Amino acid sequence: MFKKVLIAEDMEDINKGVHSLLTELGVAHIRQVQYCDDAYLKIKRGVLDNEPFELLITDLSFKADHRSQKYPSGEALVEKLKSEFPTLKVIVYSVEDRLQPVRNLFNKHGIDAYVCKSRAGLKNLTTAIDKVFSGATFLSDEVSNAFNSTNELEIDDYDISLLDNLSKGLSQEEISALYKENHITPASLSSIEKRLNKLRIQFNAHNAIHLVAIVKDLGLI
Amino acid sequence: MFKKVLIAEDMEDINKGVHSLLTELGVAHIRQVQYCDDAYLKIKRGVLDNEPFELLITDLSFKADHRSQKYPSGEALVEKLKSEFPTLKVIVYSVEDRLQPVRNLFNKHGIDAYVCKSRAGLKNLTTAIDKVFSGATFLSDEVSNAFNSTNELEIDDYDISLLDNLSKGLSQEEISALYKENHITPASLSSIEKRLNKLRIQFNAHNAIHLVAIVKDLGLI
DNA sequence: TCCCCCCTTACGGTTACCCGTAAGGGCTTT
DNA sequence: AAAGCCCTTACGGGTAACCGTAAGGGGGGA
Repeated sequence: MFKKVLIAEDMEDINKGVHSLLTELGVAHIRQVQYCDDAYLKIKRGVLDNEPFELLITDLSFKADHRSQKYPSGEALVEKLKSEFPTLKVIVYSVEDRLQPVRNLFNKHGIDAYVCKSRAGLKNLTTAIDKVFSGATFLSDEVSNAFNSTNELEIDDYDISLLDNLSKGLSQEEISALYKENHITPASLSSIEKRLNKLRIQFNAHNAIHLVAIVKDLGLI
Repeated sequence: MFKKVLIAEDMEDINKGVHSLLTELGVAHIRQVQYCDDAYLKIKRGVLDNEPFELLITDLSFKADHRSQKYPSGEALVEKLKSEFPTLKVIVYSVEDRLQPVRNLFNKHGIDAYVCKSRAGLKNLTTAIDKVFSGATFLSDEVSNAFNSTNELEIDDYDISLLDNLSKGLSQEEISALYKENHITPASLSSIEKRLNKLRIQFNAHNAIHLVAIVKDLGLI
C-alpha cells in the first residue's frame, strides 16, 4: 500500500473522513491541506527532501477566502503537479459529475482516478486507491460513460474555443477577426458559421443562444 | 436548545460531522436521512405521533441514484415542508454560494438560515442553530450580500422567465406568441425587446448570448 | 375632470445571424 | 498527371435581432 499520501480538501469533515479511511488502509504518513498552494508546496518539499508523496487525493473546487491562491482549483493544481512530477499518482475526489470535466482531467492532465463524492463515495475511493496502487486507473460509476460512450467526442478544442468566445459575447465576425489575428484556422466568417451550424445540429439546439445554454449545462465551457 | 432535529444530507461523512456537532450542542434526539423523501416521511410521522421535529438541517443537492425520489432536491423538500408545516425551522447547509438561489430560499420558501459549506462551515452552522433557536435568522458571510446589497434586485420573475425561455432556444417572436397565449403581459415583441435591452445593460452583456451565459453563471436560471 | 407619467405596443431601419451555393486550394488515389 | 475529395473561403438572399421613435392607454395626483 501507499506509504505517503497527501489529502487536499477544504472541507474539514470530508478531509477527516478521508484521513480515517487512509488510516484504516494502513497508510503510515498522511498529510492534509486545505489550500491548493499548500498542496503544491508540500509535494515539492517532499521531492526536495527525497521523501516524495506517492499519492495525492484532491478535491476540485476550493472555496476562495482571504488567502489569495496561485492555484485556485484542483484542476490547476493537478495540471501543474502532473507536468512537474509525472510519477506522482493523483486521485480526484469531487462532486462534479459532468462528463466533460472528467474527460479533461484524464486526457489533458493524466490523472489516475476519478471518484464522485456521493453516498458510496468513500467505498469507491477505497477501490480507487487499490486500483491506482496496482498501476491501474479508476472511474466512478456515475461518470463511467465519460469514455466508453458513443458520445460527443467529435467536439474538438476549436469547437470549445468557438463556444467559449460566443458565451463571452463576441459576435461571429469578432471571432473571425480574433482568429485571423492569432492565426487560428479556419478563421473566416463562413467557416465559423458552418461549424456552429454543425454544433447546433449535434446538440439539437434551435439557435446560438440555445446552443451556448446547452454546452454550459454540460460543462463543456 | 432544540430537542429533536433531523439531518438530510446524502454524503455520509458530512452527515456524521453535523451529527457530532449536534450531540455536542446537547440535542437529545437526532435523526439522519440520506434521501429527501425519507426526510419528508420522518417529519410527517413526527407530527402524526405528536412528537414533531423542531428543526431540519438539509443539503440542497442530493445525488440521484436507483431510488426514484418525489423530492429530488433540498429546495423541493423545503418548499413542501414549509408550506405544510410552517412552524418547522429549516436550516439549509450547502456549498451553493450564488446569491439568487439563496434569495429564493428565503423569499419564496421562508427558510430560517443559510450556511455555506466551507472551511468554517461547522462553526457557522453552530451560530445558525443558536440564532434560529432564539427565533432569528442567519446567513453565512459568503452570501451575506444576498440582501443588504444594491444588487440586481430589480430583476423580477418576468425577467427570469424571459431569460429562461431564451436559454431554451425560443426566439423573441416565439416568446411573444407564448405570452399572448398564456395571457402574460407584456407580450408584444417590442416590449420583450425593450426588456431584454434593459437586462443587457444591467449585466453589461454585449448580446443575448452573452446575457444568457452571464445569468446562467449567476444561477438566476 | 384633466393632465401627466409610465407602460405597452407598433413600425421602420440597420445590423447580425442563418443557410444554400459555389469557387479555390491542398491532399490522396488511380 | 488527372481525377476526386475535403476543407476553407466568398457571396447573396432571407430572417431574426437590435435600436430609435412615436402613438395609444391606464392610473395617480393636482
